[in-house]
Amino acid sequence: MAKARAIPLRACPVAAFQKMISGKYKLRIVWDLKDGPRRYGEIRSGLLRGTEGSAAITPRVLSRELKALTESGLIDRKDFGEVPPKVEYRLTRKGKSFVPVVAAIREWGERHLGEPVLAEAAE
Amino acid sequence: MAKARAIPLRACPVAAFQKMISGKYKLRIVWDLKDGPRRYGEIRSGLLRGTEGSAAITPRVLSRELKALTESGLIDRKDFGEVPPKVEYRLTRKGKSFVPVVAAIREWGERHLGEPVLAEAAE
DNA sequence: CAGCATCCTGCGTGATACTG
DNA sequence: CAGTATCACGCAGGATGCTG
Repeated sequence: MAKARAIPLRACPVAAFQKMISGKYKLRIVWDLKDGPRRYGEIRSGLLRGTEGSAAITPRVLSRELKALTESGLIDRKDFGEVPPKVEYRLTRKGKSFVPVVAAIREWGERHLGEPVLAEAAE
Repeated sequence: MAKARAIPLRACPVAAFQKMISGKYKLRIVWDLKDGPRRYGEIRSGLLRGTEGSAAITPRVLSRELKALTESGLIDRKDFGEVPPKVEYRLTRKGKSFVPVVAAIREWGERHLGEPVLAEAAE
């Protein structure tokens, strides 16, 4: 009964976090959605920013990421239900509350990643 | 050169972040080290918190994580150089600057993850 | 347009055994 | 004590083709 491989989330919030944002695109999707709802194709296009050398994300992968994010409760899927298909994804309340965290990550990343590592062996 | 699969970090700080903390233990190691230097075995023991059901992290994996963190510039390895072996790991300046980010992650995680019942009434 | 089905591959992770 | 060496495996993630 959920003890073999289940890690207590309360004891390990970072593990739960890592699991939630596992995958190459989830964080970027959330960040992309912070400006408002986006359609499937728009998200896909947005994921190409800064990755000109690489191929586009495959539908299989994107679909899975979106589904996982939905099941995590970070985003919400809105199917307009008719042809041609139109589906929008938007941040949920939970997802919006997560944006500042991503912002903190981005801010730190911009400040500390991509610049020379100045070794300091203090003391 | 270095453009084939290299994703511009500046264009994608979250990607760089994810790469940096990829792996199940890196975030927890950093968090563990925030209280001060720790020895290899101590880190290993500390990783067992909340994972009683699972086996301990294998030396191979821990070694790899520590090496990666070192090469990322987040932690520093201090080898006392004599027998019996004694090695301490500590956060670098960069690593320390990263702690608040992990704190933000933890805080968010504690608030939004692992609380199936009575969501935000317990604040 | 927004997916799903199938196949395939690399890598992260674990188990086990050995060493300085 | 603090690792390294070897083997094995599951799974994320890419390629390709098809559908409602």
